[in-house]
Amino acid sequence: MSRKRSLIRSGTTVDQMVRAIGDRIVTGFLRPGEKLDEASLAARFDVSRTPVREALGRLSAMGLVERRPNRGATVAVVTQEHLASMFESMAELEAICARFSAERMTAGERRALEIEHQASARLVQLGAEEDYEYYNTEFHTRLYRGAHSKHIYELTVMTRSRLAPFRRAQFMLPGRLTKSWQEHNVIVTAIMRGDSAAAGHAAKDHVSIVSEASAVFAAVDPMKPAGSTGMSC
Amino acid sequence: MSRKRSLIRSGTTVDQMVRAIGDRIVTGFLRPGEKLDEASLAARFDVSRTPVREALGRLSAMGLVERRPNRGATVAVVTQEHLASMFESMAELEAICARFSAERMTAGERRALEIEHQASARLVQLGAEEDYEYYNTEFHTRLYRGAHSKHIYELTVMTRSRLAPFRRAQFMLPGRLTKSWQEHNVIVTAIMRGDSAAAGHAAKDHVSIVSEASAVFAAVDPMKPAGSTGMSC
DNA sequence: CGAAAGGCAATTGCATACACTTTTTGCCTT
DNA sequence: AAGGCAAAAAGTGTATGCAATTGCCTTTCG
Repeated sequence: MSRKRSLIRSGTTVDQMVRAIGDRIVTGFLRPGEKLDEASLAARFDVSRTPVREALGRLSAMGLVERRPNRGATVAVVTQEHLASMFESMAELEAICARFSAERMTAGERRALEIEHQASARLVQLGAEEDYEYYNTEFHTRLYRGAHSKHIYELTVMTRSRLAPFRRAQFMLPGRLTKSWQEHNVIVTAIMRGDSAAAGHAAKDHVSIVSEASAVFAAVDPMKPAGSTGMSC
Repeated sequence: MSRKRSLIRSGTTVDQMVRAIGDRIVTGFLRPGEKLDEASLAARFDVSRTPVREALGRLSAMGLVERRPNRGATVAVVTQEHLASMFESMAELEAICARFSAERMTAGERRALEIEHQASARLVQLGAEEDYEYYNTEFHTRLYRGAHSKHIYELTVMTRSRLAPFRRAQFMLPGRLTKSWQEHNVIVTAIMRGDSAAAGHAAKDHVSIVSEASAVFAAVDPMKPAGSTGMSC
């Protein structure tokens, strides 16, 4: 077998497979319910079945694929109900993080949060959706970290990654950027004055709104085909 | 290689390995930080390295073992800090479940919860710790299910399983059985009258108390050797 | 003509062999 | 004697082959 791997460099082979397959699921290139044949995937990426199997195992633990013994793996099918459940959980988790952040963030963390938040106002004015989405992720990550609770952090990040495929659409709604910033502003203000209850409620509402936005989008188009994102492949 | 497996029947080979290794970690037979050599484990259970590797992967996802690329797997070391973080998360998660249960449980679920809870009073009187622990698990599971949110359920069960090794000790404290029942009683009462806020607070307090009890125990003896449970081996 | 049983192809699960990385050990130099 | 380098040993990562299970298709019997 060829010794040199093609273009998907970095990390162990399994890591590459996890990223490669995971990306294709998250971007919708592989559709929910689609069968994931080990041999085909192995051939597709020019590796043996072993790393593919391990990658499928990890993706299964991440909730992106479903696996049944002796019956192979399929891209996880997320029902509207389960999706709602995940967003609901996300809202609760973010609320917890916001509460804890309001109570526990160091002076430095508060300052960094505030500064980045204020800086992001420019992105809203410019309507720079791409950049704002990046900032948005950073903002939430700061919240998760600020809770100073490793396990809460893990649970939250895990849930967020599972929701990733369904959140991309949120900023396509008109005016969402501005509203998002305003909602963030409420959260930041509450955290800065150490009002954990207010921070919690604000964070919960924020996610709930995102949830509704995504639900609207999902209702129209349960899982868009793909290619639209111009993924490498 | 021998075709017949020794006495650890049921499920695929990987499942058996997960159970076998996981049990040894949870019971303390394998100590935190201990190296888990793939070849040795494979030899020990008379299987090849392949299922052992997959089992280690799953246990890693469960948080019971830690894995570093090219450096093998070790039994996860849980710091006092991380442990506190997990209990804290558990308290929050149980609070959410209790709140949702108060709002969403069907009449049937409420009845079943109440009946089982009342029945368990006998176990307290008898001081039947083993049986009470079983009931206790059932009680909490009912709470998790009653929330009618699949994802919350998953997060909660996952967290509980990670805490399993540290909870066994809680009922060794004198009078803990009675107090536990009384705390459950507060939760049940709140749920029965649909008072979600009260149910949430009661559940949170309940876990916090368990946390403290375990912390006391853990402080004295971070991780007891083993054998004491007489695990099959 | 339909249904059930048996066989065949396809795919997963496990075992083993090989390659690459890390760690240890022993020898040589300073 | 101590430190460093190199080679071997140990252990993980990947590839490949074989066994076992599943699902489908065919065949046969009611």
